[in-house]
Parts: sequence; structure tokens; C-alpha cells
Amino acid sequence: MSGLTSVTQHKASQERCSTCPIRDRAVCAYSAPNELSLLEAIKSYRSYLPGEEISATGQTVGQIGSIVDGVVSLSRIMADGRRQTVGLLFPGDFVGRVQHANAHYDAVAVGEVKLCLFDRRRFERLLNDSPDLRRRLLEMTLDELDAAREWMVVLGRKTARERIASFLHIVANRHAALAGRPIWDGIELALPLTREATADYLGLTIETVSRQIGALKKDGIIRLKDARLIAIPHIERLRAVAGDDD
Amino acid sequence: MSGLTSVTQHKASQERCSTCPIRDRAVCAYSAPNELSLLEAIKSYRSYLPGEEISATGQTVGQIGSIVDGVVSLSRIMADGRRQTVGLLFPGDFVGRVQHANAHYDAVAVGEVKLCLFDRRRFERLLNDSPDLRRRLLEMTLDELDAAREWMVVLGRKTARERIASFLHIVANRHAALAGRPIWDGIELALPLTREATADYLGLTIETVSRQIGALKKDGIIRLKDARLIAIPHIERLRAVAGDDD
DNA sequence: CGAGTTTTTGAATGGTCTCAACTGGAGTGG
DNA sequence: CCACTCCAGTTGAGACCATTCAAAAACTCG
Repeated sequence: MSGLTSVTQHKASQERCSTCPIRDRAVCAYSAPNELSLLEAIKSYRSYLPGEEISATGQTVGQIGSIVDGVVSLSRIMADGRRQTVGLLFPGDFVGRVQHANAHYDAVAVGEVKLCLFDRRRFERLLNDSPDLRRRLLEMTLDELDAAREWMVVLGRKTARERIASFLHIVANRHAALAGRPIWDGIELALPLTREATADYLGLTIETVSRQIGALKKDGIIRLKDARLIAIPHIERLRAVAGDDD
Repeated sequence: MSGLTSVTQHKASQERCSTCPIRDRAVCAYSAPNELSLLEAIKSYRSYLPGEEISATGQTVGQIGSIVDGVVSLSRIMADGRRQTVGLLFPGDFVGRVQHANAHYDAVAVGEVKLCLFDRRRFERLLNDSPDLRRRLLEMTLDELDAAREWMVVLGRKTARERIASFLHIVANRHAALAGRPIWDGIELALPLTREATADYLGLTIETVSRQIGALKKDGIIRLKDARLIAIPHIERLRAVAGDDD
């Protein structure tokens, strides 16, 4: 798979931060114009093909940055091959860890992915001088910590049916957020993950994922156009199935 | 339970940060003496009894701070009563979230706990002016995120036996860290958690926890002096049972 | 159409949960 | 000192949900 990856990497001096689609959500969201130009000077874009590895556990990572487009999964694999996805990263999210030279997880492009990358050391130096960058990075990290803990409840206590519903709910929320409006009944989703990737995220097997999606369809909670295109007639019903009260 | 709590709270001007037992690990670890005196001016100590609630989900939190002594559990409870513990906090760890007025999780004192507390708003103001505080808080938050993700692997993919072993391994590591030396064979642990709290952390039932601890004992992986006092003859064997390779 | 991949479906197994009873230690009071 | 209660923990039996192993079906791409 990594044999047929054709990546593109280039300084994109023509791509201005001011027109960046993730300008308001990324680590640079609070940065003033003068700081943006500093970031602009050291940034480069790189694209990844579906399934392409962005970084591997233990590997030394020289570049870190923001997702401009696409979805990235973070996962850990056990010695005997069991895999658990520990995070799904969407546009605006930050990939890579400051102050750590090597990766703790496998980062993989789920679909096509475009990253806005910085040299790790240079970014860290900028971070030291910039309260705005640090504040935003802290905020994003706290949000990710909350998301991780939320997911721990799913993995520790929810049934397969509830896990699927929780997953669809999260994807729907992200989809709505990217569309810039609150979630709505009848929302249609193109699931970013294969059944296998979904299973790895939910702590289930692909067979169980398939069966439970089928069950939700039979119960009218969701409608399937094909295996990856899902419509949700009533968000409230999905949320109820997910076991969330709010 | 909250009826018979006898808490103590007082400005402790006599307790100096310079002699604080968590001085090197807490959020103030990087703070210079002048900053320490600012913190000293606004800090107060408060003790909690075993089982006492420190803050509840949704509740507005006015004070945040560091654990000086004891263990705090963070957990979320579902509408039907299922509970999942999403974090165990030890001395030096930070309780409460900056920039969020209300708690996302239930924080409960596991044993007796002593906190070093700051008014949230005042602490946030200090945070804005202090690169050292912010750097340390970011670092701690990133470490907690790593720990949370590590635990997601446990909850998503490990068997009951592996979960118990992972739990004991984590507690042993923390115990060794507090003792200031690397983990050793024959280490003895006083488990901080009841079987119920352990089950909530591991995503299991108390019966399964009890059975698996019994099985580990039968297999010679651990030795029990009583239900809560455990000796680990060979750390390597425990780690192997936990399914970790390192 | 044919090959490869992804997804679905089926049947049987097994690990964990559920429900229930029992054990042992700590504290209480006659 | 012993009976009693209370609580944490242990043990047992059966049920159930998700897994495992196997095969069929659906989709993709040449």
C-alpha cells in the first residue's frame, strides 16, 4: 500500500492563510496577521492518499500541523494485531505532538487528506513566543481530552448497538459543524470509514458493526443508500439509541 | 454521604510552596520564585473524606487546583446508572478545567484527599500572564491525553484478565514514581480503589474483577495479603499478561 | 465478464454479565 | 463475650451478547 503512494509536498507561498478554509478553527485561529505571516513563511502543504500512513508509532516525526481537508485516524496496534483507534481527526484538528520527537500512535489518512505542515522545532520555537498559539493549542488539547474521555464511556460501557449510534451521532455532528449549521433531521452522511476502520474505532469486529447497522436500518433509525451513505431521519431517536441524555 | 462530610478549608499562609511535596510535578513546576509567591497569595488548602464529591457533572466550579495528597477519580454516569471512570488523578495532577465554568465529569476523592486550590478566574488571569504556567499546563494536558488514549486501548480491545493486569501495572508505576525510583520486582501496593471503583475504571463488573484477581493469584502473577494489599513478584510477567510489549 | 475487495449473513462458541447466595471482617450493643 | 448487622468481597449457575469461523453476496475496477 505504501508502495503506490504518490505524495505531493511543496512550499505553497501562493496559498494565503487569510483565505484558509480552517482559518477559524485551526491552531492559528487566535493568531494576529503578523503572526500569521510568520507561520506562512514556514508552512508547507502535503497531500496523502487514502490509507496512506502519515506517521507510525515510535517513528521520529519532523513535521506537525493542521488538517486542511480529510480525516485522519490515530490508532494503536497490540503485539498480536488487535487494533484500537483512539482518535478521529477532522479539518482544523492538529496532527502530531509538540515536545515529543516520536509518535505515540499510528496516524493514517482515512480518505484523501491535505495537511498544512510546520517543521516541529520551528513551530515549537514560535509557540514559545506566542501566547495566542499556546492558548489555542491548550484549548484544542483540552477539547481532545474531553472527546477521548467521552469515547472511553462508549468503549467501557456501551453495547454494540449504542456504540454504532454514538459513532453516527459524532460523525453527524462533525458533518453539521463543517456545514456551519446545527444538526438537522434528515441529514445525510458519507461515512468516512470502512467497516474495518469503524470496528477498530468502536472496539468491535466488522461482523458486529455490519449486523448492528443492519439492525438500526431495520428499526428505521437510519436509512442506507449504500453501505457508506447514511441518512438519519430523526436525530433525537438516534441520540436515544446511543444512550445519551442531553 | 455528603451529609457527614467534615471538610477543612483555610488560607494556609504558613505552608510554603518551596517545601511543597508536589513542587516538582504540579502545574507550578516551572514557576520561578516570584510567580510562586503570586500563587501562594491566592491558594488555599482543602481536605476531602473518602468518597466525598469534589465536583459533579454540570455543576459550576469556582475552584481548581492540584492534588497534594490522595487519589481522585473522574467518572461519567449514564442515565440508566452505568458508570465509567475516565481518569485517575494522583498527587501533582490538576483537578478542574480552565476556561470552562462547569464540570464535565464527577470528581470524587477515592481515599482522603488534600487539594491545593485556586479561584478559577484568578488562576486563569495568572495563566494569561505566565508562560511557565501555560507551558506546564499544556504539557500535563498532553500527558493526560496520552494516558486517556492508552486507556482506550484497554477498554476497547483487552480481555478482563488483561485489563486487571494493565490496571495493576499502572498503579504500580505510579507507586514507584511517588517513591522516586524505577519499578521493582516484589513491589507491594495498597490498591486505592474498591472493587466497585476498579470495575468502573476497567469497564467490567465487580464479579468479573474479583474472579480475575483470583485467577491472577492462582497463576502466581500476584500475591494477596488481603483484598486490597497486593504484591507483584515479577513485573515482567504482569506486563506480559497485560498484553503490553515494551 | 472475472478478480479482488468489502460487506453481509449464518451457525456455533465463549467470555462476561446477571442474579443469587455465601463469606469474612469491622463495628455495635446487649 | 457473643449475637447481630452492615458492607466489601467472593463464588456459583445460567443467560446473553459479541466473537469466531465460514461462506455467500455486493460492489469496484480492470
